[in-house]
Amino acid sequence: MAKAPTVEDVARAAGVSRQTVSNVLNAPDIVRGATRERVERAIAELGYRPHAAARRLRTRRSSTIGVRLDPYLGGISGVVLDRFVHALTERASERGMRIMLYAAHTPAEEIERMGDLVDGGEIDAIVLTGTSREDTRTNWLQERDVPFVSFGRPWRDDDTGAPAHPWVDVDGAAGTRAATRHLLDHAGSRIAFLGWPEGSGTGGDRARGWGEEMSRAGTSGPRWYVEESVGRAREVAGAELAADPAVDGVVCVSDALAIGAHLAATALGRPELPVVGFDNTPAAEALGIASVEQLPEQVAVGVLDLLMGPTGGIVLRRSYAAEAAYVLVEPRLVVR
Amino acid sequence: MAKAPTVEDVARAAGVSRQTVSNVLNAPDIVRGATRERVERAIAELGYRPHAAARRLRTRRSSTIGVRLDPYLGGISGVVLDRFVHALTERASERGMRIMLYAAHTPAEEIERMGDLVDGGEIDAIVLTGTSREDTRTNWLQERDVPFVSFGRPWRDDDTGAPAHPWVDVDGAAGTRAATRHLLDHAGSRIAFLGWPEGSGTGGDRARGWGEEMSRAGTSGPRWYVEESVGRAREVAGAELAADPAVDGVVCVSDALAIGAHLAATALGRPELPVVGFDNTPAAEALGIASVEQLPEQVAVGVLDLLMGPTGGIVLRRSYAAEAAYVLVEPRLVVR
DNA sequence: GGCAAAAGTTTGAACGATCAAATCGTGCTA
DNA sequence: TAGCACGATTTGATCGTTCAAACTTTTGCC
Repeated sequence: MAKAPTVEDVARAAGVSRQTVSNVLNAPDIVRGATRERVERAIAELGYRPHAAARRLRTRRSSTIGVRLDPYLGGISGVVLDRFVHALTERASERGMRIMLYAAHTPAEEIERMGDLVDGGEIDAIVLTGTSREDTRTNWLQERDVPFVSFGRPWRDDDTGAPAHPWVDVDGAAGTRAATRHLLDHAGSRIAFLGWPEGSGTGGDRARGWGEEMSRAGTSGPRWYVEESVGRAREVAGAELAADPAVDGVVCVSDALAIGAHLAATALGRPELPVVGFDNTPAAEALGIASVEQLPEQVAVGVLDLLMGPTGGIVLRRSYAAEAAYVLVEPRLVVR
Repeated sequence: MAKAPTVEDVARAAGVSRQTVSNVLNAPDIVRGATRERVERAIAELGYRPHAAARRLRTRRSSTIGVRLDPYLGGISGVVLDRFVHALTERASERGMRIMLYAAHTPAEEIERMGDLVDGGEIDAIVLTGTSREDTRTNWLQERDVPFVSFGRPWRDDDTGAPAHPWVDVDGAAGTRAATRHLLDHAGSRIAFLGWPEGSGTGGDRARGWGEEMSRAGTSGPRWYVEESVGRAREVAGAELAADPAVDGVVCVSDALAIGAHLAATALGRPELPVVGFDNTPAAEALGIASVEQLPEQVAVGVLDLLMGPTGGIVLRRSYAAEAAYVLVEPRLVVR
């Protein structure tokens, strides 16, 4: 295989200088039409492609975004993150950006890795996932002035009025509101909520949506608690449903719990009890259980908009303190 | 934020030359102990990290592996690929390698993308997924002498004796053999196989395992065909089970079909009919359906071994024609 | 036609690392 | 003690691109 051509080779072939070739690539509008065509022909003929490393070295930009991939823990909900990464890869590609993955098992290790990647010039920006209220990572990123957006709100006091940093998230409350309304319309007035134990921001948000919609309808229903597990959900929902047979439907904080509730209802001879899950995982789809779809596609678009501006092709370095923004994606109820 | 230190800064601080610092990083054994310690101290104090782009430019190596992420199509089986990417990211990280994702919708577009990434020096090697018998990508990669390994065998005439290129795959036949044996031991002698229509290499491989184990046991069972869909599997399995109630268990080519079969059996009043799926997806786990686990972790290890040698830290450029190798991972039956 | 301003193009330097070759020491042998 | 070999370290060149500034050509206007 012959050595790859450089700008110099292209320049010689087109009878122009290095810089003009570079301009054709990076600022076509400042090159005269005739010249540009000549250069473009030479590029095509030689099959020239710019060498990314040289460009990065000079411009100090990598056009690459880092994303941490959590260790796979099994279970149902990892799917949303995977779909998000898929979507992000596609959307980033359309904007001339690349996605680099990294792995870490602890926040400290993640900070170490981010440091390597950022200082090494491998990535321009980071997409954080799984943010929590006290997140050492966000502080570190802000201190270092590294552009980043999180999938998941900061969970501080006023995330929408004065966000601690740019974020994108799915409006969990809106999702459960829609789910609750659907059940109120089609199933009956006594709708239960099967949620996680207190303490999770996401879980609280989703519970709130159910509560709001129930109050608005002037009715009420029981709220049950269980940790994220199909088996445990089946036990708890089974016991509660047996004790409270008047329940007309169940809104669940996740598909795993929804599956547990569905199995419990089936075992109690009520296979048609309406149950709505959250995340629209393949498992819920397979069982024909309705679910709230997170629309990871739109989350990905939101992330890139915040990082690069609505149309931009490069990562913007903005002052976080000054103007942090957010995108709240409205989820969609998938009825089955 | 102060400018990042370079080798020059470290050299000055340690009272040595650029190259010595470089040697401490890349060939510590040729530097005298005392010198090395002095340099290491300076590196730590300054918080120096090598600039990847400069290194890449000079060494023409990126220590990065490209992986295509298929557009997310929903359904159940995409999970295996995601788990593989997770595992690959972690294992690669341990060997000082990074993973870069790219997106493409057609083979032609994928070749275009691979060209960009390889010629641009972004990646040293590629991991292909979803190989087929006539794969334009593998030919292109071999012509260009780009190191690559596929997850999925080449499906040529003699994949194990004379592989067309390095590959890693899961031994589907071994998986269904184990599943079949398990059902023969615990359920009865009439075990059905619910598989895809003819034509798929993977599907054929898995069907073979069932067939072999049935012959070995001197028994036989019906083979049913249906495309990859929970709903369709439910219909087909339901009809067949009703027509042939003597069936003692069903081995399925995928979890989606297994779920369909399980639902059909339940609807026929036989919820305990043993069914085994393939891929061990969260959906099967949630329903308590046994499944053959692909062990994507081991596939990832196999891929890296083939690319870099069992312990190596850099991608090996070998002659494919001369010595192509393969790794066949033995899957594991997860009983539930 | 002349001249200033604007547009287009070229040249030298720099990004930060490693390679290749030269240099410097040190210990050993004759 | 001169000579030599070998290990440790330094020096100069280079990877391919873009930036900044200098230079050349075209345009616009009187």
